[in-house]
Amino acid sequence: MGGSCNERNFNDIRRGPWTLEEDNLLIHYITCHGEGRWNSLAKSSGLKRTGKSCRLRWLNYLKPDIKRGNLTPQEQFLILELHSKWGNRWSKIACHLPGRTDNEIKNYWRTRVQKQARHLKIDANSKRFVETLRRFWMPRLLEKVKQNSSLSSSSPSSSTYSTSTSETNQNNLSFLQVEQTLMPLPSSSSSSPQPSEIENPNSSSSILSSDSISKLSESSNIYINPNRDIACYNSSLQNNDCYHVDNHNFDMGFNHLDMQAIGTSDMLASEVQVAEGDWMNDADLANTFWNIDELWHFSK
DNA sequence: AAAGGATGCAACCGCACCCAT
DNA sequence: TATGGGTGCGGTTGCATCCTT
Repeated sequence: MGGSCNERNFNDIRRGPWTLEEDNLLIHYITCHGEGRWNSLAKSSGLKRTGKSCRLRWLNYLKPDIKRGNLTPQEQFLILELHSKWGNRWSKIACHLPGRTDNEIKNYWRTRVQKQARHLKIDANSKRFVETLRRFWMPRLLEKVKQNSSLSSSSPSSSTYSTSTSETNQNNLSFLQVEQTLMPLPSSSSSSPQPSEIENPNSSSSILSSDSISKLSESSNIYINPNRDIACYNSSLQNNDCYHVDNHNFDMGFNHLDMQAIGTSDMLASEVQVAEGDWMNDADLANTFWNIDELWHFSK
């Protein structure tokens, strides 16, 4: 046993952070030979890494079309929407966000979205939280998308982060497809979305139909122009909501006026089925979100 | 300024699936 | 059909950085 070839090989395997030399070696090898067959690639390239490690490093970090930087409001909206539809199917969700990896989306969900859930003391997988996102967070994201759309069209030179037109159109297409698609909810009896339930297109429990989204857009003066490049975020804007969008992290928050508008609107009232006696009221939720945002801004 | 805690992200691990043999 | 290698996915961990006190 001790000192066997296998054991020595195991000990030779490097783990942990990749060095620049390793990255260069992997990039060079894949440039010459292409990706795939990761185990043999790992051996042939001279890297003392497992095939899995090489694959992960390439797909999550080194691949040329990986988009760096923080998620845009549009991308965040897509993530929230698709997660409510598919659950923790990160790779499937990543397919709709060009340049973003499943790992990145998963991290976003765990660090940002679940953080909000913790603040609200709501299970992030619960229907209640999904509804909270839909009522308070997603409309806000839509608004941000619209604002950025205006910004990018009016002052494109202010952008330091932009995507190619084709990529942006692809992103917009995906975004609009989601926007135009019914979004079934997980079964109310389950605290965690089950794929068989949430992927059922015939589900009758949708709380936010395309119609309601259009109502939402109308009520928020939101118009999504599919031909407009809206991937443009480095412009800081300060408005009455004490909000800013830049290429740093973007969290949601709501001021009291927003909450009045959202909380008293009946646009979703007929569609959102709220478990009686089991909810914070809208004002509480609103204040909680608002406070989170406040904390966020002041902590910067 | 320093120490401890919190956060975000890259990387690892285990499992499941697919496919060739 | 059984088996083993290759691959992909989701959950988890470790660590660097940031923040708070």
